[in-house]
Amino acid sequence: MAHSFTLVSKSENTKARAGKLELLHGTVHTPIFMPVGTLGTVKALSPEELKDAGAQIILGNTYHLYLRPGTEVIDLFSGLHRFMNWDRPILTDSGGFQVFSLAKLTKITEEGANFQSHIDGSRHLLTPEKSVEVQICLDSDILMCLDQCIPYPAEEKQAKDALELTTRWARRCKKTWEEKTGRKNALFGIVQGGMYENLRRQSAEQLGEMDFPGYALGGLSVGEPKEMMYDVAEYALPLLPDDKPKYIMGVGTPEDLVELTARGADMFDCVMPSRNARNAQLFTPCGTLNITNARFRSDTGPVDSNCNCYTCRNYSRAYLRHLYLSRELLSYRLNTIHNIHYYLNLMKDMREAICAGEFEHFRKKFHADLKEGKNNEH
RNA sequence: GUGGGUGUAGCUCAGUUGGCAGAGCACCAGGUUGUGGCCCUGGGAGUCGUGGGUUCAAGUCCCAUCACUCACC
Repeated sequence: MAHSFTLVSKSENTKARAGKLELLHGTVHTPIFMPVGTLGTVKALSPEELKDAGAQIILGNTYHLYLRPGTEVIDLFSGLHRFMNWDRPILTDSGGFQVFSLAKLTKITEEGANFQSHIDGSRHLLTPEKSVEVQICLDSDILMCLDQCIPYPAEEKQAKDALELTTRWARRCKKTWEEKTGRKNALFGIVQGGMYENLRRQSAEQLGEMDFPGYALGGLSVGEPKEMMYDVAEYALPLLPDDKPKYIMGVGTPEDLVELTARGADMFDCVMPSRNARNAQLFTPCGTLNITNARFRSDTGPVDSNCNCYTCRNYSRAYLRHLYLSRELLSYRLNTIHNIHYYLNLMKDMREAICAGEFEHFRKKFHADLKEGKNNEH
């Protein structure tokens, strides 16, 4: 098999774990954060800059790439890797969440998701088979099953119906994946069930029987309170097989990454570091800072004096503020380099702490630094 | 020189029969969780060109004046 997951180390008093995920295009050391490259690019960054920031694997989107440029174009390059010049692993989202969050006039049926494109209004039917076929065309290292994501709050009946449909769709995804790839690429199942423990259990059991190479928790970070998200992760992550990678989709803040790693999550993705970089918010161990703040006007120091990213090694807060206020393109690039570096470095620190048996200490220090930073307001 | 137009927030401009001074942008401060380089929330900010007059009350009506601008001499 072209993919495997090996546990390397486990934290003693938390559920945090470090692992090694072998994939078609290389090895990923977990816990890991995957920068989001929706349209075949992590916005503002070249693949070289991504690698410099420490990216081991990135995320692409079936929904977006299917609509534009379309599979005919990707086929010319035998997949997304060569199209975008990225030779490390890629995970692709199935399109389920995008149909939920972006498309208009969506109609979910047993067959699939009938939706209207957010680009040109054209209608499309995304079936589980179609989603997997597109992801095979992209030659993703990790394919995700098509799932139905529901809003928060949702009635139990709605959550139950959605998870059961997600299970039936997962069977169809698995069948297509086995027939068309011979299990060469990895396919992950997605646990749904809203904020209901019994439903999460039902979903995890049904998907667990299908023996996927990995599992994800979907339907989180859709507007629920933070504590609720932690609670769901707390009871749902142990429901997933421990010998498989566990991925929490669409999460989160640096604090979320630490807290969810402590609860046993191995993989994350989130638009936050890249989108917020383009919106002037920069991450540091002492909390976020808004580079537009007037107090940085004459600040000759770097964003974070302990950060060794390209941006912090070469540019001042005053310059980054100026670039942002001037709407200069370099602003997006330098800010994104820093935020992605910060996120990936945080994951690396956690990994090393787990392997050194010091994760609890790391976690305490992380929260203390954050609290102190907020008190000092940088 | 003659006739007309315009002067209100940093900018562009609304402002009703005279009744608490407004908007957009900009600026300032928050937010942003499987991405539309967006979007959302809040805030500070004005001697209404200037000086008189009428009126209980004037950005608004009257007189004078200044600046800018257009047309014609």
